[in-house]
Amino acid sequence: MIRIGDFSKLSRISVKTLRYYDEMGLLQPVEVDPFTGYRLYEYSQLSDLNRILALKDLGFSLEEIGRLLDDGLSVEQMRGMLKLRETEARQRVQEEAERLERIRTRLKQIEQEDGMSKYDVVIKKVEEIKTASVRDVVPLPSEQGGLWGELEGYLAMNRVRPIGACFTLYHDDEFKERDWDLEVCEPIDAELNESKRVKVQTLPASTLACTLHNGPFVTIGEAYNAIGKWITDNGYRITGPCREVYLHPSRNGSQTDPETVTEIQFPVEKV
Amino acid sequence: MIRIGDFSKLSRISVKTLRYYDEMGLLQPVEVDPFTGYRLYEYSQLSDLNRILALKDLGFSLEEIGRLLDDGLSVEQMRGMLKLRETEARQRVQEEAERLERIRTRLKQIEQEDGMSKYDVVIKKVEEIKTASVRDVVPLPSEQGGLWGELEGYLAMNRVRPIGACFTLYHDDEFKERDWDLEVCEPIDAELNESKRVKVQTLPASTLACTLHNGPFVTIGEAYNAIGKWITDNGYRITGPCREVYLHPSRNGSQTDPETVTEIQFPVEKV
DNA sequence: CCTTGACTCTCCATCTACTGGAGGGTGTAT
DNA sequence: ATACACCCTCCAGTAGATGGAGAGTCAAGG
Repeated sequence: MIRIGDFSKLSRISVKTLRYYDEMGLLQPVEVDPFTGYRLYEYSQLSDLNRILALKDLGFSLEEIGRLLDDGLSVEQMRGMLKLRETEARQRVQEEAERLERIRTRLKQIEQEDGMSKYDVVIKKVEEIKTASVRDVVPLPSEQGGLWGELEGYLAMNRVRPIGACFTLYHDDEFKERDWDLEVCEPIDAELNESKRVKVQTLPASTLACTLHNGPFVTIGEAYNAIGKWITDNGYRITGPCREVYLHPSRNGSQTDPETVTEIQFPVEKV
Repeated sequence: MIRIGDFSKLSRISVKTLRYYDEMGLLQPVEVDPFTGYRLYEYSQLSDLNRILALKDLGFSLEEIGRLLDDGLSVEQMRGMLKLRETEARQRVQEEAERLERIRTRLKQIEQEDGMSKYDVVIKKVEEIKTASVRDVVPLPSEQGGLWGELEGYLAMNRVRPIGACFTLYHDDEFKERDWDLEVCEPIDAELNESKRVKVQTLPASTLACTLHNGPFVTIGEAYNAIGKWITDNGYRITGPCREVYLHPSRNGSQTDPETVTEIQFPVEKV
């Protein structure tokens, strides 16, 4: 029987932590002096502690460890929990590796361009979105006003209100001088019948590389350049049509309204 | 100017979090209604928030982000901080990868042997230890009693007390039938002169794979088997002599005392 | 004009796995 | 007797939010 200080020295676990484990019911001393409250451990409890540390090392929380120890850890149960831990750990490895890559890219960017970009790109995961949309080919993106008119009209007629910021999908893979295949979308909640021009569809949940453009439309090209560079530099690949989300639409579709805020989103996946 | 709920929808950041960032001084609304307390944001603040998210993504804490934004983030400063983040991220990637490997090994072990080993192996990092020791070749490990006698005698004579559990270093690389090169050690704190037989040295800080053997010495072989298998299975390599630490020594050196607790430590490194 | 329901506010508690400190009692060697 | 190392409990704090209680605000519909 040894006191907590000695137990701490032998196990290299701090006295504070041992007391905490006692409180949690993870590792209780075999005896507590009723007068002084001193905790008294057996040497053999060092093994119990070691088991706790090993489980912690595998990624279990203290609570899980407690349950494992109490339930006498059946092999099948253990296997199931380890499987879970495995997926979790794999995910974290990947996340951290991606973060590392982003840091390195950023560093390279600073060294090369000696400064910081105006545009910050972040990865966001979004859920699926149900939309009403009108798709057509127009000569230039600035001439999509007609499509919006059609869409808004149809929604108003059916008394359906959008539930979020509207956006345009750009379906062309490459840059085009003229004739853009685009689709204007409004996110909706309600049931809505389709018409010849207005389709109702649900965009799948996806991972998006996003950046914000804060200023008139005429300069939005810079944002596209920045996000395009970011995507290739960080080892992502574009997997679908770009979304241009009008977080703060310009007044009457003006191309030069400096107050507009637009988010550019590219569905991506890690190569 | 929009209210927090709309700002939250546009940015996909929860209202709670926005209020928290306000409180932290990271992103304060341009205006707060003096009567209602309502927070009012500008659309352009969506960009500020995006910058915050991007920095968070690189691994900065909210406090650091706050300082970065306040100080106007000089490029040089930014570079330094990113370098730091880079090493940190690299370390975390490695840690998580190692944890993943440990989980996989454990799973494999369960599948193959259909059960769990009695021995849990954990990696510990320890600091350097100053020791007094006697090294010699003895026929069998069980005959190291004489060396302990010499060492204890010398320490007693010099009025030096050990400051932790004593241990034996096994210097042979391979298993031997007879003639073991071993060194009995006591960790000490005080200054001590060496003698012909007693050396004073400092073992370097190192990473150790450890397991505990709880029972008589005669069965300690199982523990060696378990830890040996663990080390190769988890992709480590032994980098120095094994330490056998007597956390609870047997009474009068008995080989069959069932109360003894011994820790086996192998200095290792990741291959 | 009143009600309803959606928003918003502040303040407090909770999570993890500890760590630090205050204030006070114990045990042992000199 | 005294010094000093130990030990105890209780409280607070960490990062980055999240959840809830209780109360005030706002716009639309009847």
